[in-house]
Amino acid sequence: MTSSPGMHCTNVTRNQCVKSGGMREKETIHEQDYVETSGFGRQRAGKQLENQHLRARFDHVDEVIDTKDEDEPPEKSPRDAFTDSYSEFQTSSSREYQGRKSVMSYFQSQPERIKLMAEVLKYELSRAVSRSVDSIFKSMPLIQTNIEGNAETDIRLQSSVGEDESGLTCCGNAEVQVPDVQTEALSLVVQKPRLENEFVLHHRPQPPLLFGNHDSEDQPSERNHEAVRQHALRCSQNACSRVGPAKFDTLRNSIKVRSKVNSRSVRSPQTHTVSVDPTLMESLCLPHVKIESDCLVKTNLYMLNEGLTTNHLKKAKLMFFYTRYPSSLVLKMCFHDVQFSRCITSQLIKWFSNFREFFYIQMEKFARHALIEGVSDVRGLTVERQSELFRALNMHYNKANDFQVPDSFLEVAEITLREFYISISMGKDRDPSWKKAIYKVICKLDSDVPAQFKSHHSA
DNA sequence: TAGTCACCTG
DNA sequence: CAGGTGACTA
Repeated sequence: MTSSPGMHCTNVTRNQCVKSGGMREKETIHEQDYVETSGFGRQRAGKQLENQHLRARFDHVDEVIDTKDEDEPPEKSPRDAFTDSYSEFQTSSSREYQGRKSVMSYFQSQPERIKLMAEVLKYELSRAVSRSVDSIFKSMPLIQTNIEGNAETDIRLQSSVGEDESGLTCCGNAEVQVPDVQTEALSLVVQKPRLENEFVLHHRPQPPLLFGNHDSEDQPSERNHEAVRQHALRCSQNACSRVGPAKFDTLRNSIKVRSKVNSRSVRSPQTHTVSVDPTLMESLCLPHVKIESDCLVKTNLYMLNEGLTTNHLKKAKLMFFYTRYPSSLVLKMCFHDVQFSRCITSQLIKWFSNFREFFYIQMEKFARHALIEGVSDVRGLTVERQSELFRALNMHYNKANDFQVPDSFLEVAEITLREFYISISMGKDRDPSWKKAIYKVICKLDSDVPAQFKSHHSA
């Protein structure tokens, strides 16, 4: 679905309360519709004047660049993928075993099958972990990987399954060097460090990406991914086999998917966790196994945001100075650090809808105020940086006042104010759909969002 | 039917 | 700012 400014120009719609029949109708801001719905005689009489008025004032306005947005299937977020993986694991496990009690009695009566069940459980767990790790990596263009002995590495595999009495480690043949920790808990923690890049205004020097150039963002190391994946797989297999099938069934039921994304929280890293209560693990594990951590695999990764943060909101507000009707493509370009989904897209669109709402409310308010004050000439209506209207807008979209509002926005605000003034003075506001003509004008006044907003550093 | 819009409400 | 709603388009 496209939502280019061009489309908005022809498809801007609004609800309209029509008294006839008590029904609520909606009309489209459309050239044809506009004529058809200008049912009031006074409106027709004033149309010619208005058209001249508009032509005179908008001749300088560039045509809106119609940026087509290719349809993209909503991508599954790492969290969703992870949850799905777990759900599948849970479902398949449930299919195999109708509850822990029956499993236990089954094992007791069929000891020779315990081995088989253990293998099945091992397989299920391995698959779940494998898919989880895969899904996470697939959705992470930004990743800090250097797991081949670099002390500065940001991926740390904190293993997890340590040595048992036989001295064997779960990752004895792994390519990955892991610390020797005594952990038996089953937990996959993928921690996301801050990537909600602070939106820094006006070319403030940007810290370089911690891990090389931009090229690396688009070319994550598949080899490292695979190494980590294999490591997680081996560890999970080992953990399963050591816990034992019956105990693991209980363990499976105890697994909680903690995936909390706080769109408000900028500071706290978001964590995807499948964890097991250590006490439960302790009760399930062999007596000689000491549990020190609930982490089986802990990986620090740079990944896409799954939620919009306050910085994103701030950035969106500043974008509003340039575009009132951003297309989906523009949104994706400017919020490239966000894992786009239908929900995220809707939220961004909703933000701009709210911005417009405030914008138009202010315009109408000040236009009416001007009429009340006796302003007789539309040319007397201007929007300057010192004007009260601008201060109200600036306070809303640029509260910190740390952004230099472009002159183009002042022009748009002035045009909008005059549009409201003219419409109200002509009595058009008696038409329930009177604003749609204004929306149609304003949606054409969008300008390109500066590259600064699309920069990888300023997201 | 999904996506988008303006409007209303909390 | 978000949720709900009705209306419209592709």
